[in-house]
Amino acid sequence: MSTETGLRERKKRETRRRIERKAFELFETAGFENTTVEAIARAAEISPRTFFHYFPTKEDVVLADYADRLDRIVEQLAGRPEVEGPWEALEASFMVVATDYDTERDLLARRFRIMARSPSVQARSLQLQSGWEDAVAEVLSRRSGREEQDLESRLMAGAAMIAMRASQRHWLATGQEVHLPALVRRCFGMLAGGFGSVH
Amino acid sequence: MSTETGLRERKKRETRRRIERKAFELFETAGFENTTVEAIARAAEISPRTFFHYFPTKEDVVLADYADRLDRIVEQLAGRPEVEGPWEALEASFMVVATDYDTERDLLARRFRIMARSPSVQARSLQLQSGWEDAVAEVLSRRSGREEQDLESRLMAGAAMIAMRASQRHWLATGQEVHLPALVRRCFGMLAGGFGSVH
DNA sequence: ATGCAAACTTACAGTCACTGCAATTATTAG
DNA sequence: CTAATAATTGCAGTGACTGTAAGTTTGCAT
Repeated sequence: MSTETGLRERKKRETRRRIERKAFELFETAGFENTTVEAIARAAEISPRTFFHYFPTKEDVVLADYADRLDRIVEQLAGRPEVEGPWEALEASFMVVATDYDTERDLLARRFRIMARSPSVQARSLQLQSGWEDAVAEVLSRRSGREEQDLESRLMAGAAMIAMRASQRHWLATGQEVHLPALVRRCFGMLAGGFGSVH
Repeated sequence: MSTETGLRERKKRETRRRIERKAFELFETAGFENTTVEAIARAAEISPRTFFHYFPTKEDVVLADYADRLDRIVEQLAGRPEVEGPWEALEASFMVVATDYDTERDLLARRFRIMARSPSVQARSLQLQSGWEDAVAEVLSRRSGREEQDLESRLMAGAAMIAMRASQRHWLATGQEVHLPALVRRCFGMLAGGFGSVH
């Protein structure tokens, strides 16, 4: 099913890739803000109007598959065994997805670099994360048998997101020399232990 | 000095207030997205161009003094005694500012309601929070004698922000019946204790 | 008071992201 | 081959935001 071999599907996938590839190139050379959708369209040999059939906003070209990754974490979480504590389950879900952080390190770094330099992409990324946070809070609440989201589930979901974000920034700031999943694990560890004892 | 009694200053303050007041009314009746800057300008009896001399974006009308509040937290933090642990200092800084959450409860609720219904205001709010998070991480890093931001400072800053956000959302979702500062305190408490023991 | 400088407001023209619509072209299924 | 379906495109429009230059108001020194 992921190998829908129709001509139509294939063309669409190719066009989408072409847009992404060209857009990234332009973003990296000219900067995100200085690259117009028209320029991307020209480079990808489509009309400007068509661009918006593929991506809802210019920002989403950078973040599309980042969003997919977030969705996968939620899926993982929903499938964790009930006996696990919520934080445990959260960490495990994360780590499953974080594993392929390593195989796509370069793409990841490119994305982050573009994001780091353009406020609007950052904003969109935060928005995605926030939606994700909400979804996680929902799953965690259900897990603990509640109808409505409780404070602790919200907090935990947010904390997990922060673990991810702090890791990302640190990873970027230190020149990507460290293993990203290891950073994530350390963050989860600190949050598990709590800040009360830190002096 | 806050009572600059020149005519010029007074007029500016009045205009700014008038924009805010009218804009809020329009946002609440018609919705943020359905309110154009032109309409706000008309209601506030200024030209559309002038609007942008007062607020950089439409979103900032809703969030301007929220940003101020965030700045004050950072100021507080910078002034905390060195003997305090970082998390302690962070909580204390928060609580100082959170105190007047209570006196401005209505304004706060209005702001949150507008925000909750309009993605772009949410996005802008997240952006502000993210900038704030970075500033806090910076102060915390200095505090622990580092030149560059370390992972733990970043994480702690993020966690504090999440404490704030989770509290806000919970407060809104439960109909503002609970004391907001109390929620914040509970969140800080949970993060101090850590999630490791939760089952 | 008066006149000059600085600050504030405004009109105008322009850029750019994004949308709805309707016409055109390409792909598919029968 | 043909009819239905999906993708692409052009076009006209909206709305946020910016630079610029000209007009208006306020502050201040004389």
